[in-house]
Amino acid sequence: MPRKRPTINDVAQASGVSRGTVSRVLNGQANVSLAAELAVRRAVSETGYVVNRAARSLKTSRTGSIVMVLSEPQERLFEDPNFSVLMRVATNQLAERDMSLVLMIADDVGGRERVARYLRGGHADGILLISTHADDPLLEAIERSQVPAVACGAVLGRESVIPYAAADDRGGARQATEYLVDRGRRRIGMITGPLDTPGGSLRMEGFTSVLGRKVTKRMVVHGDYTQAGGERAMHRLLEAFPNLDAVFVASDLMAAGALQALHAAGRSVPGDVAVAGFDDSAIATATNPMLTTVRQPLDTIAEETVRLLIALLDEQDVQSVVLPTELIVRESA
Amino acid sequence: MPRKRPTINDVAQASGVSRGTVSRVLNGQANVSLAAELAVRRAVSETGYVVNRAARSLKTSRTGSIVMVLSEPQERLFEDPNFSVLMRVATNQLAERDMSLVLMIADDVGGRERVARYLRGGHADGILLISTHADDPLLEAIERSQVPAVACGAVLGRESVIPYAAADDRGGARQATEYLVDRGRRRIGMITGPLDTPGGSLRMEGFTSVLGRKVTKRMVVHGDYTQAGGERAMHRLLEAFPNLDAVFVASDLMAAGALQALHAAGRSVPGDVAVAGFDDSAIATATNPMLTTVRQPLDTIAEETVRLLIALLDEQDVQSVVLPTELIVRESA
DNA sequence: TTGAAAGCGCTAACAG
DNA sequence: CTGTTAGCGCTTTCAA
Repeated sequence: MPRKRPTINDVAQASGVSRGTVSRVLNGQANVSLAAELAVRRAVSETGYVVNRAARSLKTSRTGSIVMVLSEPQERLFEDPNFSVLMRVATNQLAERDMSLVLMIADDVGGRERVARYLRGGHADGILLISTHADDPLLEAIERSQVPAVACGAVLGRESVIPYAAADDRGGARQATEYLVDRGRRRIGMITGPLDTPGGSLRMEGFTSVLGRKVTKRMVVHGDYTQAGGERAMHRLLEAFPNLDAVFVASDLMAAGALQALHAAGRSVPGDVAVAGFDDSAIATATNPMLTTVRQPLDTIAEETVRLLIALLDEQDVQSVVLPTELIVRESA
Repeated sequence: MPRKRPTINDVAQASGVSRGTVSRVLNGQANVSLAAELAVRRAVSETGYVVNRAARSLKTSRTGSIVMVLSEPQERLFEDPNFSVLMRVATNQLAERDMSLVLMIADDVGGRERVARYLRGGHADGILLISTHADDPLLEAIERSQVPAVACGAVLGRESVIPYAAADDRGGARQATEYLVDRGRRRIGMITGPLDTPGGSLRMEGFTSVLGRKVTKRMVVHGDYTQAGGERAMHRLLEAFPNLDAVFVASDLMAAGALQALHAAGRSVPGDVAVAGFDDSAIATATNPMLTTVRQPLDTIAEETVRLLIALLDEQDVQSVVLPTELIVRESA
């Protein structure tokens, strides 16, 4: 017969002090005698006491949970290497503070409405945003909710209001582009991501900053971070810019699609066309040839993101961080 | 100045009824006059009232949250197509019942301990397990916690105690193997998953059930569901069984690794060796050649899993479900 | 340093 | 059908 869950009263009784003292021990407050503290700790482990969060939350009006809001459509999310890393890091770091991670998907009106209600209901102490687009309607609800938010990857246009940790997208793109140039490529095209994401616009900026005024409209096409989109984009690029000898693709997944398109068009890689990707995700070693790509320090990004949020919850001042990338040379360029 | 969040009292006042009646309306109970109900609904939207879950939870001792426990190591989880689908479906379905999804990672001692504490603390109304291994120490903690649990994919050895929804792994493996046989392949090897997972043992059973006593030890090697593992396994298989003309691989990711190994060994696919995968995950179309593979109805599996859990929470009787797979023929076999 | 006591906002049992 | 009421388990004054 499973006994009823012990409450703080049981602990108080077992340790011979009052509820108040137990609470003080539990919350690590100073004004407690060593004897009392020891007695309480013993009683806690004897009784198997675990704090009732609902009761605590009712009293403190803090919930002990953080929402991670996913506003990407499904396909992208799934392929997003940021995602799983961030999730793991966040879960672990938050657990250390006895907080938990609630997941919400907000890629349609209903989802956004739910998130807004959730925040309005005060059900979360903080918000973790991941690859959020510049014009996401959710951002307004988030601001209105007054709940502290941080982002993994900058939220374009809100860089100053939503602290973030991110890779140096511009620098990484520059690395890849310079590498292509150094290898003697002269007619370099690019497939970008959606321009309302940092990976979309900043990686394009990095690309054009290297090539300067040599970049023309026909050399750049826009993709959507999906593999099929990358394939289509590559076809378009080949049409607009048939004699290209290299392409920088803003994500590995799109690069995999581009590889297929090149293959279908009878171009050899890297012989005819060199291909460089971005992310260094799992797929980069699954393609043939394997992708030369730009690695982001995902672990660090994730850790920093969570660190920012925790600092924010503690009402400390926070500063966004941008982390360096690394070019990983494989076979495709 | 953001006003304090309205409580049920504010709604009661605004609608001219008592707290009790408001609560009844909110919880959809029958004994309420139409007039009262209307007044309450109006007051709710006027005041912007959102229920305080902590208070409700304190009273009802239900928490309104479900934990999704991930016990896979990182790499696998990330590549697991089940995962994102299940997450999305779960989030949506649960949101309809005003419940939320809490994520916990339990792939080491610390993680398991946290999950156990969380459950002991009564912080969750239900548990969603995903690709849990047979001997996972967490299972004991889960059973002890008495919290209703369901699994996405059977938990070997607990099929009768933890309801699940899953693809027909055995049948799918049979489909793939029969297809290879039908294409005239005679020397067929297999790379399995870990045998303490249903995808590991059942897919192997399907394979051997087709080939019967023709299967020998040297034709089967065991992988770990990673790409690198698939590559290693293929090398071992080529060593043990050099004249094979086909291989059935228990996951697409491992199949991608196998493709690399075959390529390195100078075997053409499907010319020298036909390759069939399992999952029909994103990577199946990213390889060259693209993978012939077995598709699992992930959406349905996820939906069914969540449906089972909800039924369990409602104290209905539940029955595990096994869903049919489909062979997707592409280029590799 | 500690105990006593007042609620946090809600639901459900009871009385009407 | 509806109002009243008694807590759920906890934190946090306030006194001592």
